[in-house]
Amino acid sequence: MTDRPGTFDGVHRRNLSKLLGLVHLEGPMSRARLTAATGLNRSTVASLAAELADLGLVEERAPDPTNRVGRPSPVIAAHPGVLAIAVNPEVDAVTIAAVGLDGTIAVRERVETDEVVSPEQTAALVREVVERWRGAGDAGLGDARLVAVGLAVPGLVRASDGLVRLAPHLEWADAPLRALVEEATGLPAAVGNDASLGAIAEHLFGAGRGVDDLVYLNGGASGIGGGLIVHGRPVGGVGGYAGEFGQNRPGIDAPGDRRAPGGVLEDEVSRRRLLDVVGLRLADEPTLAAAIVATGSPAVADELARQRRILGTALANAVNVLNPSVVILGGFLATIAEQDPDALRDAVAAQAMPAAVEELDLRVAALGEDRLLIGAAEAAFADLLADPIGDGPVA
Amino acid sequence: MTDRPGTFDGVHRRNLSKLLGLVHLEGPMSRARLTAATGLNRSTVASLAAELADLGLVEERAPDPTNRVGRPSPVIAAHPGVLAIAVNPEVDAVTIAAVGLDGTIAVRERVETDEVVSPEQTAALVREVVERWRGAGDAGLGDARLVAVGLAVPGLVRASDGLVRLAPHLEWADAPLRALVEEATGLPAAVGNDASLGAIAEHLFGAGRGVDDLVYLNGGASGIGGGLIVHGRPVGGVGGYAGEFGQNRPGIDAPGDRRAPGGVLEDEVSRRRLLDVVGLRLADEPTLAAAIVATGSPAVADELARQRRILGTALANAVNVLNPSVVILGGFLATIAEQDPDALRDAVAAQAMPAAVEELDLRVAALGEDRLLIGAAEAAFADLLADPIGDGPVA
DNA sequence: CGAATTTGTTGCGCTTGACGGCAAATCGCC
DNA sequence: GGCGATTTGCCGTCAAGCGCAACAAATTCG
Repeated sequence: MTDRPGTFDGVHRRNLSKLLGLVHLEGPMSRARLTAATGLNRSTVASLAAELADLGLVEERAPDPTNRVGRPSPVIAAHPGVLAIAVNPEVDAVTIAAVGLDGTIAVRERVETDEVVSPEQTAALVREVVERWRGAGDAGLGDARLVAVGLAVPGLVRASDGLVRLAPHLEWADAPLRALVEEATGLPAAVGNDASLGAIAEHLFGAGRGVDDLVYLNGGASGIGGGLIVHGRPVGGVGGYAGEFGQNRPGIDAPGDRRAPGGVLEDEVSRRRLLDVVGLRLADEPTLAAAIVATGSPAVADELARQRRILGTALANAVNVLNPSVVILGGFLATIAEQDPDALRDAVAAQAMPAAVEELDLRVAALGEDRLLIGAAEAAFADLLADPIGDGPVA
Repeated sequence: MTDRPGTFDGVHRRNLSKLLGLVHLEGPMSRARLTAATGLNRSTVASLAAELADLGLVEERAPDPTNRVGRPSPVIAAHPGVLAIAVNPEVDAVTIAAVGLDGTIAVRERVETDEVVSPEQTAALVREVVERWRGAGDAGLGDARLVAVGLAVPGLVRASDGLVRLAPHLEWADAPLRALVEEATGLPAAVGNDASLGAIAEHLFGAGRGVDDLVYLNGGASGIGGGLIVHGRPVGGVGGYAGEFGQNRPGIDAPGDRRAPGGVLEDEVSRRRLLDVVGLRLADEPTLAAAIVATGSPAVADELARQRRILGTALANAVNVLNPSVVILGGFLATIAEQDPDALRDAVAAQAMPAAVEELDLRVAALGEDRLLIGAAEAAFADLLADPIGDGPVA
């Protein structure tokens, strides 16, 4: 009496999905709140929740002691034993984590690599780490249920089949990453561009919570990537390559601001140039930000202002075209923004349509390092969330 | 046994909407084809079609004589008597049309104006014309059913309440156009930016049919406007101001290409500059195109090439960010494209990500002058299409 | 003119969610 | 500490809507 869709399209499935999505996004909720949030009937919610519990996707816990009149309502929470494996291969290390459906990171491991890893090595590494975790019962993955693997790759990823078209820093080209990982682990895999997944994470859990139209721009060591959320859904484009703001030709009003003739946005607005001007070779983001604050050098201020101007123009262009309610800046772009938020906003306001700027909120990313892992896990969970029983017990 | 939703969310409504949308977009279809297209059961389609016919939204016609075996299937077509009023106020005239749910334009009238019309005058004019049409029974509007009014305005429009924030050429500012028109006509009204509505029209009936991710750019006398379709849905942004490509700061690689320091895209890529270089004061699009072809002047070729370079960069930027499957150019941008399509494509390819360009199709708008009217009608029909019984016979 | 094919038509059954009455659990007040 | 108020869970019933299958109708082909 659980699965069979019965009716054609699956109202039932959609309702299950809605419920699971709610507890996934909003955290544990009482059944009463779920009833209000979904607009469904009490009895329906009860039956749906029971079904999700049967599927092992949620837990029904004792009611929270809320000081209110009336019979307490049991709390529905995402089952902590439902996990996705999130993977982020980078130049110097591969980070692997197990992320719960409840949004918590159960385990995380950063595997440093001497040389740049290949796609095959990455797949093997994931397999190895996951098997080790599974073996170590006390680590908490003993009886866990692994749903899928999500990979955040710094490069161009074709969403449809998980082919990494080009990841310059990893020196990957046309790597069938999804297939490799699926074969190695036996789990379904999803591959996405790191910045796009970061955008999803910020949208769902970070600075963009509850916002349906946003632009996310992340400044990393290797350049500027981004992601869009439109109508509450991530924008991939046909190939899934959308969001490559870093490759845009920047509009530069003051000719003196140009540093890289014929260059793209990430040649002009660049972490490297900031590091150079403060005199650092390598630094993490807080160090860079601290160094910028510490120095009183006018050269630093000038470079900061120059990059801010160009960034402002790029943001203004995006705002004109997309009219988002929020623009989120991450990485060193957040550092630039935080040095003088008003100046950046003024720069955007001066060049974008006033009407679009009125409703615009310029924010700094709220999630830290975990962003990519959470985004990757989200990609891994996507199928399950969209259809909780879909490919489950297919006899 | 027809209306009552019964169940909560309205599968029924969605199915009705799906059916109506199909015959609206694809034209008359046999019931058998509808069955295949929707995936619903024969009996269900029959019942839904009968319900739509009862609502007066579709007609069930005699089967088409198709030379195939089997019992012929009746043809379902959008009812020709269901009309939307489409309005396009411009500087020198207001165009008003009655557009059928079947996509045909039943009547059209262009009212030339001596001076620029005000929003109030526009509303009054619409009322007057509609009443006249209604009176003239033989003109075909005798027993027609007017669903709503859609207005395509050359300016910034706040979609939520139909407020025209700014329409520089009409000299409108903060005009509550939707309210004015609704009061004057007694019909629900929808207001949209002309380019955005053009994008919708091209998406549904023109060069973008069946394409779910596209960018549309239109070059008019007053500048460059555009619209986006993402995930098959028009992108409005929070305020509905999205698509203002013309206000972007262009990326210009060759310093000599700049004509308007500090200017925006539509200052550099401009119809006026083309007219000037071929030596025309006023001309419609075919005349301009002919004049460009006729002249052998290198100055014309140079200007064309310059605008093409800058346009190419702008398109490349859009392609990088949105990775659309199609970019559609209308107005004088189409003229620029058609003079040398390969050159434009090369310009885009040189500056956009190769992967995104691979799947990119650069097209010229397919719909003519009717584009705005069709788009406006579409906006007017939107509610009806989304929910065919929704606000209909509310007792 | 009959076989084959396709599709409309009709009646039935199933799934699923809504609804309403009743019981349970908590709070507040006396 | 008991009682009313309130909220919510639980269960049985009901209805809406779609799928399904059998039959009938309309057309083509041989």
